Amino acid sequence: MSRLVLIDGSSYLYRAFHALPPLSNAAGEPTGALFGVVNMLRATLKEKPEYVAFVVDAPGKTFRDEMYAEYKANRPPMPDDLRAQVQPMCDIVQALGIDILRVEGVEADDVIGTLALAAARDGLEVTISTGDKDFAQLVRPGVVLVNTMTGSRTDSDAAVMDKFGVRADQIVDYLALMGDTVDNVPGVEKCGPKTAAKWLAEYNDLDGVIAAAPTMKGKIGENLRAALPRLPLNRALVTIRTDVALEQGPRDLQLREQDADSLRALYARYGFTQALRELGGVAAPAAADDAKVSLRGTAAGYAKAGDTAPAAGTDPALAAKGEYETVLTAGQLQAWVERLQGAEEFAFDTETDALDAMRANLVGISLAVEPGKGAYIPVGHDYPGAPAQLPMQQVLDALRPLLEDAGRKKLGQHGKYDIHVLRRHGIQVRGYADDTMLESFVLNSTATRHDMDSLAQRYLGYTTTKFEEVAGKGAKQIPFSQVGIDEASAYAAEDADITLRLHRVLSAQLAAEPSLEKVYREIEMPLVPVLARIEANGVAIDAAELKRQSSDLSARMLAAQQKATELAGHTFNLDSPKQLQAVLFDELGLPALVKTPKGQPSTNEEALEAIAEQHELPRVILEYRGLAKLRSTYTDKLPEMVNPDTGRVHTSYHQSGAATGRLSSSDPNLQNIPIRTEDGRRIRQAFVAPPGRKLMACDYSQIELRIMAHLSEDPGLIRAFEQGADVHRATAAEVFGRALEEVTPNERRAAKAINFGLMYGMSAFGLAKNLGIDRGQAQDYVALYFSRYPAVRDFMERMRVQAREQGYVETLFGRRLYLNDIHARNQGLRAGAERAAINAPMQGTAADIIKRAMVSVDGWLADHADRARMILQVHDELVFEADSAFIQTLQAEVEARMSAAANLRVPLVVDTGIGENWDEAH
DNA sequence: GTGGGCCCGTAC
DNA sequence: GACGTACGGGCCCACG
Repeated sequence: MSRLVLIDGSSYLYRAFHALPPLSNAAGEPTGALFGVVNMLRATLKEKPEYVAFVVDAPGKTFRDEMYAEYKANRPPMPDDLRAQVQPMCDIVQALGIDILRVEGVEADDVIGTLALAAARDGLEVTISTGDKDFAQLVRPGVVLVNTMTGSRTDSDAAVMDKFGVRADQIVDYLALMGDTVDNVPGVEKCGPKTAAKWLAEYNDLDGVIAAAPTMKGKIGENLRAALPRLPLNRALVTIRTDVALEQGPRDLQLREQDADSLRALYARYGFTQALRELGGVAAPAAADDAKVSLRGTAAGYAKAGDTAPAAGTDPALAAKGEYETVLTAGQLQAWVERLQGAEEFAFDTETDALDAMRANLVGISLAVEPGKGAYIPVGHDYPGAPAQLPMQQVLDALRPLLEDAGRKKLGQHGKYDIHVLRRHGIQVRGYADDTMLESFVLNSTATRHDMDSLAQRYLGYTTTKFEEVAGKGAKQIPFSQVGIDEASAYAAEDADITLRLHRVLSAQLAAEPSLEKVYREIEMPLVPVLARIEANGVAIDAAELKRQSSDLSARMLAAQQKATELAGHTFNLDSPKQLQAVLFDELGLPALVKTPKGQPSTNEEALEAIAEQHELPRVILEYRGLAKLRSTYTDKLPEMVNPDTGRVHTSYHQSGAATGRLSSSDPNLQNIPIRTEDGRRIRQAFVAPPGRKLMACDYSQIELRIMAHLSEDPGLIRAFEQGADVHRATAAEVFGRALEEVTPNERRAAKAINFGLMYGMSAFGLAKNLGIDRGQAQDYVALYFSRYPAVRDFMERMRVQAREQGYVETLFGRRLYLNDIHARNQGLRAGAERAAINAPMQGTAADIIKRAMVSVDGWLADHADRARMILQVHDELVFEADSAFIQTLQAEVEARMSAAANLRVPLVVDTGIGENWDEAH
């Protein structure tokens, strides 16, 4: 379907002017607002709409001024620095091939409204691009709202409801009630978004609210009655007209070819280097992006924008169905080997009979060297009537020289899995050069999914064949080895083909962002084989000991359960928060002091602690909970996870697991093994070194706090680290004005809570809760802290501002975290995004550093593989298993490499422990 | 039966 | 509403 984008030029210009710093070009001409608008336009055009209009206000009075003399009366004249940017803006819009509309007697809003509805009637998809919430009144099927500067999108009644708490058809009444100070339209005094939404929910529309006014209670009722006479006028003023007589219809607004020469001159004049670079030296600039990814090599073939691309901004050829070959004969295999030999880089993928890479058996291999073509080589399909396949060994032997050659570049999607499978079938993959999952992750870690199906949809507009479609799901699922070869081939060859196509698109996007490409190339890709080795190494556990612990825990749980039954007067399920809530708060009448996010009375630890003085039961529940958690999550589970082939536990590390760049771990998660309580530490004791070996745990001391010192450059905090071992004590001494040795335990505890809390963007409220002090005192602590470490406060504010202006924050190494909610209307979401903006540079930089250290250490370990192995990573800690006689050498080398993984303004200290088990090694 | 939301709790 | 990033277990309800 063709698309029309209506751009609210005036609104963007004003918003960019106020949101961005007062930039200027070399000649001193102001460019800040222009820069924002140009970025917005470039983003809009990347979506390749067929029709576009840039609508601005015409000078002079409009019909609204006739209706209401005071309309916009208190609006200051346009600042000179902004006025100076209007003409350049129009020049750039023209050069981009976009029509500019300016209609006298009405506002830009009315022109947009009229065109939007006309276009929707005409069967076009309409996108209104604006920063103005008033347009929400136009949202309906076929008409969506986007704010390209913030990335927000309002595309349905549900989305309007979500943002404003009213339906799209109630927006006019909603605005009429609230009024608009900027336009000098007074609404009902003290009636903001909340009240307006509440009334409309109750009385449906403005007429309903007006009818209910006489009986409305309180001050707000008086205010409403006072405002009654002007509400109909308000409604008229905020209603966007959709019946303006226009010279052009929607279909007259076709996007024209852009004038590259003019654009280049304009971009150069105003210093827009990124935009200029995108134009490049290519004759047809609009296709510059495409040229890099084009299958047809059409560098000069400027495809008209709005071509029938199935997804926004993609090359149609990249979304077409491919042609796939099933390799069943030696001749076919040989032909493919030759094809791979001639390729600069090829994509490969394995099919197996299980998800667990450490157990799965190879069923087939797929390959691709050019987009749209692919092969599947089945080697393990086994079902009645299955065709004869090439012997697995013959296939592996034929491919081995290619897969093991470090000089021959390979590409995959989540290739770590395939590396495991192939290793377990006798092939050591080398030269694994690119991974589309990691490309996607580095480009935008906030996108939660980086699986191939999602990427294909997102970047190619291509709908892949799903695993479930060929193998079924749930109880009806069959192993891939029993899937018919023809079906399997269509599915599997597509995987390799799509991986290749995705790489064309993603690598081009990375190339446009050098700092991200560096993160991808220098941190993430080198880490892949390292993680594969750590996972393959696995860790030895004492399963018998864990089973003993399970029995012990069970006995204690039973005792707690009996006690609980006695105290409650009847049996109930202690594992059920719902039943527990009924017992505590309904039957026993204890106060429900804490609520869950959904408003239910909470039974979490904090809530139970709060009522533990009043009744015995809460303590018993807490005891039970602690035991149950340890048993179900750890002592019962871990023995089940021992791999029968290796006798060890092999976790999976997810490289695209956490948006900040941290790894995550699952199946089992070995990054949350207990450490704080005695019972918990017993579990760590079951992570053991085999006879003759020892475990060594090396962790970065206070790495995130050190990074905060580095990034903020705060002299006081830097000094605290230089002073020595205990930074919390040093902080307490500084904040409370004591000598180091005079710091009391309470002062140290407070300093520690502040240090940690700050890194998470915690408020005085949170600190008060944490320390059990009142809010005023917590506020005093924070103020005192910031007075001693002012650069820390500046750093945090800088991160908030950067997040708001750029939409993302960065780590020391250039990794980016986009904050999608940084401009959310919902205050809670927005505040959360601000906290994440503060935390991400520290957490993410720590992640970058330990990843670099892992690659470095792994490089050294390659020559000592029989004496020492890396076996675990827990965010700031690396765990090794080594021959007892080798431990000292290992310790010196690992500590040196970990410390050298970054060069900060404070020392990067590593603490090491050694023992027979993981607990002892701490 | 299964999938998913919710609540809770473990780690850094 | 109020502290960032994860994973996972049990409950419980909707759904097929």
